[in-house]
Amino acid sequence: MNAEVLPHPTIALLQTNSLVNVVHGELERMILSGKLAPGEKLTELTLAAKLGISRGPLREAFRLLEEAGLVRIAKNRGVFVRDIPVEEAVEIFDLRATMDELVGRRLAAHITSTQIKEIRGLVDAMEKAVKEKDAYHYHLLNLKFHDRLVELAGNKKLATIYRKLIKELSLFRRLNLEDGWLMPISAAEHRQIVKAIASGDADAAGKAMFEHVMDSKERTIAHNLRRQSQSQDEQAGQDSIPMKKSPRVLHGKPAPKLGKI
Amino acid sequence: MNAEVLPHPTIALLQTNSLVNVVHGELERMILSGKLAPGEKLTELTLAAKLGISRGPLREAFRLLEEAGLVRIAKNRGVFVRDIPVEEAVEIFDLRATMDELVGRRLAAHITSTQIKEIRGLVDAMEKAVKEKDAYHYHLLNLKFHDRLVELAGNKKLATIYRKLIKELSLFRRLNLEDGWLMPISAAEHRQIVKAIASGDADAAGKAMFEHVMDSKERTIAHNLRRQSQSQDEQAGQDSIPMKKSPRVLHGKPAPKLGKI
DNA sequence: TTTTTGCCGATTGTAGACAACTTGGCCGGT
DNA sequence: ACCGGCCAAGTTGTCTACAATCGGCAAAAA
Repeated sequence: MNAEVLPHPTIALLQTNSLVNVVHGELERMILSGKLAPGEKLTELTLAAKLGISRGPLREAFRLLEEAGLVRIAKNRGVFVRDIPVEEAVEIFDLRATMDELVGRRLAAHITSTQIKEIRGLVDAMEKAVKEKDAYHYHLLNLKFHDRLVELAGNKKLATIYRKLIKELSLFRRLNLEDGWLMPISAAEHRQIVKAIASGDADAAGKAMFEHVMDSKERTIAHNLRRQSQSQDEQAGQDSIPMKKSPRVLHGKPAPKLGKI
Repeated sequence: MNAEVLPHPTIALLQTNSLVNVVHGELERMILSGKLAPGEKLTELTLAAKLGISRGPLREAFRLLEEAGLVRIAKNRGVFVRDIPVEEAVEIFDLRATMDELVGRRLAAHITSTQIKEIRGLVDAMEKAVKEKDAYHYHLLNLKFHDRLVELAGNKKLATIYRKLIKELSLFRRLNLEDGWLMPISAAEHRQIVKAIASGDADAAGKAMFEHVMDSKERTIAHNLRRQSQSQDEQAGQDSIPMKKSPRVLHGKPAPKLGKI
């Protein structure tokens, strides 16, 4: 009867995904993968030609990315991939810590034994990656671990915002490749988190997740400052739009001091 | 050197506000004020004519509103003001409670005496509104109170997301006019919050704010359910796009569910 | 009555144009 | 050589117009 039992995957995609959505996803992928680096300018005409579309849908996709915090639109000057300043990264970590605390509490109260096993599997895989010193794989598993936890927490709005924060955070100066020797610590914390959740102790689970994120913040910021002090060539305005040439001092600030938390 | 010590307020606005931004703000205002009701369809051509602009900027503004969760864009069908279902409102309240807990903790640690006085002034005004049974004024003060607190917490990202949540929440079936007799309770909780913050006790302040939001959730949901049971005429799919007439089954599949969110 | 077909309105996507703005270089005056 | 303004190229902001597509409705057909 109805000829649409399965309109063919390709067709189904075309039915729900407008060109704007596709372009939005593609640009997001390019930004998060680093193919479009922070600070880079996205020229409409050039990018539209490269993607084989016109300026209209591209501009609409830009607006989505702007609201998501991945690009910055400067009137009459163009669209730029956002470069998250340290201060903002700290804010995101603090906020994430609180959200993860909620995640821990909810999971401790509602998680099923099947789900616990699944999470344990991820932690096992992470410890395996630690042994093999596979930082890249560990990074992916770490993302998967937290993403899955927030998903299991059963609050869609929380998950949506959490993921948005993670995306923004990933723009923070390639924090990915954490120093290898810190992985064991992070892995141990994950093990502790699962244990607390499995025990059903909401306070303990919440605290474990909160502390884990805060520790992660310290590690990431410290790592970032260390590298920043190593190579401090150009320091183009982080939140401002980069200028062609860097005039004199420009910023009196010696370096965005981390201050206390 | 730099000729922009203060380019004159009007000029500064023109420099940063593109038509898209203005339209975005205007639409947001119309939606939040109820001039554009949840579920209402926003026809591009009509709205563009009404605002005196072309479709381009309007469509870009729509994308901003979509990402902000205020409208829903259905491919080939149009743009609709979002109607927040109860489940989502509950999720937002839970998330907000956790965020407000963070606000309370931070404020207890860092607030100044001047700021305490300012907040106390708001609470005083709210109690005055309670005495005068001025629900509308109380509602505005309540928004101002929480907005100011989250602003004083000193985490811009937190404040941004918090405000976004508040906007979405305001789309939840006109929760505004809380039953008058509940105002005293809410006001008392506000007084308690300020007291806890002023005392510098982070735990107490966090807990006070958390509980306040959770209580507010209960009040709002209960009030909503009560009204809903009173007039349950049409219940058109809240999350779906309203159809002119609901034809048989039409789609074997539940419906080409639009992307996420 | 049920199904099919065709039409109409609305939306999506594209193209082109022009104004407005930014930027950087050129040029003359000091 | 330095300073200033002026000018031109490159981009963005906005508008108009048009082709293609989709959804819904109604008339026609079975």
